[in-house]
Amino acid sequence: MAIKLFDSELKVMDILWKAGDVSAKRLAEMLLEQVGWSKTTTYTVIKKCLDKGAIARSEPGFICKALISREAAQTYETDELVGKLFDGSPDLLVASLLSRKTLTPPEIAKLRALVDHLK
Amino acid sequence: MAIKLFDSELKVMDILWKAGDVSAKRLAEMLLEQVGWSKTTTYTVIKKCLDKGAIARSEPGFICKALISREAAQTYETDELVGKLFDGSPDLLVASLLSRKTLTPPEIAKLRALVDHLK
DNA sequence: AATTCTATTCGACTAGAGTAGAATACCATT
DNA sequence: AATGGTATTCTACTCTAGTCGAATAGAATT
Repeated sequence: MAIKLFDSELKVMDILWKAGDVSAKRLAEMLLEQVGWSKTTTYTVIKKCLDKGAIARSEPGFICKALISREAAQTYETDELVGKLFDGSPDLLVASLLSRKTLTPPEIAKLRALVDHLK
Repeated sequence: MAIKLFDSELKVMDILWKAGDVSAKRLAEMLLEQVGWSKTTTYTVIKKCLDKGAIARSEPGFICKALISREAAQTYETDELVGKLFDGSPDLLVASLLSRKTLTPPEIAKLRALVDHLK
């Protein structure tokens, strides 16, 4: 847990989170298409993820599996943001988000339900 | 608006946001104490903030005034996070935060009030 | 106006994220 | 087993945030 993922690594992880396990070869294809990376770049970033335990490799086929969940990454980054700009108080971030007028009615309904569930 | 502030710059801005206008000299003292920076480091970071328009300098006394509000910085960074890890949907971030069980009852009450105000 | 002390600027170094070309290892096919 | 092609690794470059020592400018004191 608590592993910092860099922007480049997040690009790889994001595919795994959305598409499930994917081979390195296929990741290279997808990232070439999606962000224009050379295939070597993809392999290098995958290696970084392997080294830090964010991805597991399985054979045959160099299949990559995410070991860090999207939720864990979200939590980590959110905590960083809260620490940096919201005095360490998550509720200040929530307040800031809610005070923006950009939420749609269905979203508001959903959020109200969530708040109601807290008690 | 929409200026990215780096971590080091945030340290300077944070003092200005909390203490109001402060001289460069005093900032150097405070940051030496708070984060151990050499005074030259503080002056260098102040310069970066001046160059990017995050701070205004006034004489005499090299008084620094924040030109970027804390709220603007919060919004910017939050949007970045949402774009990176929450599919661009702020409500997913709110949901993620609310679903954590770390909020205190008074915080919950405050949030409920906020949600109720949306309509 | 010379001296000293402090405030400010200049220039430079470092570490690490991001990127990819060249080299190699692996595999299929003849 | 030699060849050709593709998958994977190695090595290395670039760029920039972060940091600060040394040089300079400025103010105060003698």
